[in-house]
Amino acid sequence: MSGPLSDLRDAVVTASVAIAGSGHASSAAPTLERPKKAGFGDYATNAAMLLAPRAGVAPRDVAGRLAGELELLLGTSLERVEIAGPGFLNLFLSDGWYVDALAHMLAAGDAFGGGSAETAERVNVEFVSANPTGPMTAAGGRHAAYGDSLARLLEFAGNDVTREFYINDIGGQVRRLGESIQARARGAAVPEGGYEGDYVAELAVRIPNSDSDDVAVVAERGVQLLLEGIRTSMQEFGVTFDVWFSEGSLHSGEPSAVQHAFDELEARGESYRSDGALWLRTDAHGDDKDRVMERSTGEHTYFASDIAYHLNKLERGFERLIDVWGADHHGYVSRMHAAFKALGAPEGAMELIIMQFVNLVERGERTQFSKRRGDFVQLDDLVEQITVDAARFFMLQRSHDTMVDLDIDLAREQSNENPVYYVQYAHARIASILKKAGAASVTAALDAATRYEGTLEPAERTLVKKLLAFPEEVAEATERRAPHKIAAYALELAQTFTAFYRDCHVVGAEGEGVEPFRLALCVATKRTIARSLDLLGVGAPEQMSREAQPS
RNA sequence: GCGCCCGUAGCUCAGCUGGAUAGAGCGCCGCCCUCCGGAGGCGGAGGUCACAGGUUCGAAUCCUGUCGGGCGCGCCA
Repeated sequence: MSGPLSDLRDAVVTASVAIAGSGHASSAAPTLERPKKAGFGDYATNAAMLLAPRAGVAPRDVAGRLAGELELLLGTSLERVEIAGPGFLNLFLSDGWYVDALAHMLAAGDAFGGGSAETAERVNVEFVSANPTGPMTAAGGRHAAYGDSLARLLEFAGNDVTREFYINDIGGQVRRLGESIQARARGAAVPEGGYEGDYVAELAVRIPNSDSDDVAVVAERGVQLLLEGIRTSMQEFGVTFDVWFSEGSLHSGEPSAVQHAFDELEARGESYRSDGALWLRTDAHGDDKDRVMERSTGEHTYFASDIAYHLNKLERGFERLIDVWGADHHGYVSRMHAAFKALGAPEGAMELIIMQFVNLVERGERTQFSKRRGDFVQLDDLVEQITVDAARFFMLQRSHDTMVDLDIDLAREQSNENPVYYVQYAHARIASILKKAGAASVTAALDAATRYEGTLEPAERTLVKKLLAFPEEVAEATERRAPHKIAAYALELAQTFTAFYRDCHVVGAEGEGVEPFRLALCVATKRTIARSLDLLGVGAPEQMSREAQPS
C-alpha cells in the first residue's frame, strides 16, 4: 500500500538504515505514531532510541543525524523536525503534505482502508450456534454482533468469508425439549432438567399432536420452529448466515462424517479402545487427558461431532476456521486444538475465540440466562427497547474477552445520548452540509481540492490525520479480531469532525479554494464514518428523524 | 486443587506485540448557543493503573508471586 503515510514510514526506515549501516536488522522496527498530546508534532518516531545502542552513542545524538537524513528525504513535505525528550523525533508536516494525503484518500474511494490481507484466504466464521432449545437470547446477540462484524472486517480485508451457524439438533437437550413440550401439552409438570419457559407452552399449542408418545417427532418439530424463530431474529438483527449446518447430518450417510473422522484418526494411530469406549489421544497434543469419542454404549459424544465437523470444514476447502464460543466452553478449547492436531490439520488454521458473558442489568440487578427456567431476556425484546443499531454498537464497544454489564434502563432512557447516535448524527450532519452545497459543487470540489494551496486550520489538519489513521485501525482490528477498535475509532472520528465543524465553516467559506477543500474533507469523512459503521453492521443515515429531537 | 479471562476515574470501559504529561462515554461542578442540524462545544474536579517483587534507558503494558471477581475442569451438549 502506498500513500503519504507509508511514504513517511519508508523515509524513517531508509534514514535509519543510512545511519546504522547495511547491518541494520529489523529486530525492533521503528514506530511512527501520532502523539497523544498536542504540540508533539504531527507524527513521532522512536527510531533514534532503537538505533542508539547499536551506534554506541546517545539517543539524542542519533536523533540529530536522523533529523538531517529525514529533511533530505522528505523535502517540502516536511516543515520541520524536532528532537524531544529522551530522543523522540517529532515530525511537523507541511500543508502540502496534508492536501496530498486528502487527495490520496479521495482517489482510493470506497476501497480506502480495505484490502489489507496479505494473502486472501477462504475463511469460515462460525458463530452464535445457539442451541435450538429456546429463542435467541440477548447474550446470543453479542455473539451475533461480534461474529458478523468480524466477518465484515475479514471481507473488507479481501478474504472470502462464509458465515456459518452450527445447529446442535441431536442429543439429550433436544430430547428434553421434546419431553418438556409433551408435558406441557398434557398439562403435566415439566420433567426434571427440562425447559420451563413460556415458549415451551406456546410450542405445545403450535405443534399438532404435541401430546404424542413419539417424543422424537415432537422434539424435531420443536427444533424446527425454534430455528425459524432464531433465523428471523438474526435477520432482524442484520445477520445472515450462509450455511446452517446440522450436527445430525454428521451422523447420517454411509459412511457418516463421524465415521469418516474416526477412520482418519485410526489410520493416523491417534485413537484406541479402552473400557469399551473409543478414545482420542488428545493428551499427546497438549490436552490434560485423553477424551472419549464413542461411549461404551455405542453412542457418539458431542466431541465426536465436533471433530467430524471441523474435518468437514477443512474438506470444504476453508483455509482458516474461526469459531466464536461462549465463555462456558473455554474448558473445551485445549481438547479441540488437540483433536485438530491429531487430524494432521495445519497448525494455526483454527482459531477458537472465547466470548465473555454479557449481563443485562435492570434496576441495578443482573438478569439470569437460564433457558431451562425460561428466565432470560430475548434478543427481540432487547432490540425493541434500544434498537438494533444501539444494541450492536453497545455490544461491539467492548473487547470480546471482557464481561459486559449492559444497563438496560440506561440504554433505554438515555438512548438519545448513546454514542451510536452521536456518530450517526455526525454522518447525517455532513449529508446535510453536502446537500446544501449542491451535488455539482461537491463534484467540482473533489477535483479542485487536490490543487489547494492555502493554509490549513489546525482542525483541518487534525481531521485529515484522523482519517489517515483509518486503514491502520481497520488492519489492526482485523488482525486482532477486535471490532471494538472500530467502534472506538468511529466515535473519535465523529468527535474530530464535530470540532472541525465548529471551527471551520464549510459552505460559503471565504478564500481561494477553501470551500472546495472543506467540501472534499466532508466527503472523505462521510465515507469513512459510513464505512466504520458498516463494519459494525450499524446504519449510516442521511438524516436523523426529527421527531426524536427534543424541542 | 488445576486451567482460561478479568482487576485502570464515582459508574461502564478503552489503552496492553514496552515509549513522552494514562484516555473516552455516562454522572458531577462551572461557562458557551445571532453560526452549514445544539442529539452540540469549552473548562474543572476526580487515578497508589488491585498489591508486592523482578526485567531495563523507560512498565498500566513483559515475568513471578499474592489477593479479589467470572468461567471451566463428565463416557453432558
